[in-house]
Amino acid sequence: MGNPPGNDRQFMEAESNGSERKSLEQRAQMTELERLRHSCAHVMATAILRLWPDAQFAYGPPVENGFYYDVELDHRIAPEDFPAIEAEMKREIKANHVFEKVVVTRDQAIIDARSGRLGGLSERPGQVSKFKLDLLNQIPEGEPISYYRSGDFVDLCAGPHVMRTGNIGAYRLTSVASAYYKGDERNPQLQRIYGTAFKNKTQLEEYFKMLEEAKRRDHRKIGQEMGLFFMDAEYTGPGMPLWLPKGTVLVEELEKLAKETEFAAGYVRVRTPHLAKERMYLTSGHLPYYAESMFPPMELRAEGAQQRQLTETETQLQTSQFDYFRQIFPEWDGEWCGKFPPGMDLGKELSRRMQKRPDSERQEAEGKLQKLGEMSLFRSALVPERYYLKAMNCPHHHRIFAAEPRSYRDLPLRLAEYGCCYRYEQSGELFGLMRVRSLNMNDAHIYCTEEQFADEFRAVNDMYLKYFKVFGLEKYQMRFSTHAKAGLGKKYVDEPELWLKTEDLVRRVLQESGINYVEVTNEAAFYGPKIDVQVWSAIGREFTIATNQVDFAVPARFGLVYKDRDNALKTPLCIHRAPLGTHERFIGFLIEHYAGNFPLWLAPEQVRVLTLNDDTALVDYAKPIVTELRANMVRVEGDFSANPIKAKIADAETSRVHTMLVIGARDMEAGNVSVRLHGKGPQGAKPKGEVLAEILSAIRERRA
RNA sequence: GCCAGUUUAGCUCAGUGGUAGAGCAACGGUUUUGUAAACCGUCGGUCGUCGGUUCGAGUCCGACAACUGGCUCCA
Repeated sequence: MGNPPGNDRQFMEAESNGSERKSLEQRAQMTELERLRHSCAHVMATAILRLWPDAQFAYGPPVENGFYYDVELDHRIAPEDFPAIEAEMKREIKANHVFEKVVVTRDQAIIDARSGRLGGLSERPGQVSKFKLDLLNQIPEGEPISYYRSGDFVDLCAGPHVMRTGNIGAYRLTSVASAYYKGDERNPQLQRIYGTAFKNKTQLEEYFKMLEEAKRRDHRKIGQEMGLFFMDAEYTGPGMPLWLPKGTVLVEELEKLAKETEFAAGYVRVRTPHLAKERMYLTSGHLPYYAESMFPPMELRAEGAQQRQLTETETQLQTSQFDYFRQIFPEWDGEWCGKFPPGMDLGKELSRRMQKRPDSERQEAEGKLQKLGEMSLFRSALVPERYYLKAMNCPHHHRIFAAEPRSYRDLPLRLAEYGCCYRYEQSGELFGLMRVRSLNMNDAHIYCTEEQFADEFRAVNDMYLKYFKVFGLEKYQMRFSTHAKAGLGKKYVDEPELWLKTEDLVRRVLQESGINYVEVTNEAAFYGPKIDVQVWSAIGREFTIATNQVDFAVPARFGLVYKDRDNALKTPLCIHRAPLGTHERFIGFLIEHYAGNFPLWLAPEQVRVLTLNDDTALVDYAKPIVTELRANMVRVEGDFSANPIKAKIADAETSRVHTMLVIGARDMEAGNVSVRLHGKGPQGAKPKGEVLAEILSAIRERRA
């Protein structure tokens, strides 16, 4: 009876999921907390089955902050169902079932899956544990097949688990979302029930407290409160923030920081347009593979040019010229796509072909052309030209490298730019400032020789560490993504030796400089190994803030070369780096990190001078303080109104003004100002000059 | 793009198929005050958009848009 196992395969394999399946060794390394969470997923499945016996389960792994189980079920599980599920879970945990491992044969497992027993409380006649059956087929021959049983619930599972259900100290269901089986949209859509679990209640509560704090620090909320940016989806478009004056302060302070740092490190600044011709991205290799992530091209076509208000004469001239053009270019039939080789200079080709025509005809045509005034009009009316908004700066920088002959003496060449890029992120991906469609990158490309690479790469890392210090980031990690042999020629450029050599260089620098890093295979960029920089905010949430890439492929595609000592032309290596990532994401991160309470050098309003009342003498004493600070480029405002000082202070505090200078008659008479710091309360009265000097030096030194 | 939820004044949010509300902000006054909110008044709305059901729709139904939580994606 029964088909061979392979015939039960009915689901699509997600393409990138080759590495998803954990090996037995990896599973054995599951932490105590991960075991507990994975066990909790089984308990949750048990509870769901008690309520809805038809439920079919797929994957149920532990994840970063908890666990989930994917389930197929007609009933739509909503948060309102959570209490009922949690109540059933409580019963399972109280029963304190043992997680019992049962090793079975493949044949037995197939029989059980067909009877609906796997991922169920009992055999379910007429129901096949279809996802379990599919998972079974993925288990390589020779690898043991095991179940885990806890009470009535039996699941195909390699474990490991905690000893008993009673070991699950504290748990809570958190959310429900949809997910495709194996992440492939051709597969059935499942409900993904998320939960989290901890050893004890205290840890669970701490976790939810952290989430609460993150919610309180949500950059969208604080950005709104502080008037930093504005999302104008209806007019500007979704995912394209408008930076308000106070948010622009943050952007420009970050730019200033980067410009100073990069200048000191020997970078030079360049500026490039936001658009480039299609050819740019054909050469770079981004088209057509990444076209979906780019805004659709702008096409300058014949119709486009004709929409310009041509005079009647111009139109006539152009029409007769078109006829002439058709004679010269018989391959043209009004459509251009693919008729001529890309990049062909049609102007030159036209003159070349015209030279072969009789003199009289040529002279007449030339006369008309001259009357038309501009060859460019002629050409732009005929040649479809596609322009793309740039999604990255590197191609433009490559062209700058190519703009003049380079010698080894010019290297390393470090080109830096605040490039504004546009990426057509899927609508569902957009998220506040963290995921946007228009972004400003703290970008630079370092062109260097192989010998220089290690030093350059080390210097880039040092710059990261320096920034971490400025922002008080204590925890970071660099994720070093390398290639996998199997992907060569497909996912990765087919340069086996270059890959190994570059990865080795990178690895050595990371090790030598004592950088905290982890290595992950098969996640590199198309053209070279990549390093994602992860940082943790003040409340312990992880953010991927920047990416570093080594590129040994694209410079060659652009034909970039330098002349080496031996007079030979060589292709430089290129390091892409953006330590502050995009301003959008970095500022989003900083808002959470500082909870909007920025250090003095970053604060949108650094100082506010508050008078106790609007007495003329007092205002006359306060005004020059404002003027002097302003003259020193301090962002300062004055509040000299007759409102009660309590109200004025409350206003300044809610606006998160960093330093408040409170001035009453007492201060005036002593030549003092009373200092109050946001969130820290009054700091006492000090001589005016002393306070001003202190403010200026704190800003200059970017003190925390 | 897919699944689900949300959308009411500048902001935070009430609103039971039957006359659109509050607090804060803004604006106009009054108040002359020592470290987180003094008082009075005024203004503010196509209830996301479009369509449907109904005598009547902020409320019920549908489509679209945007946002949010996930999925996929993130060179």
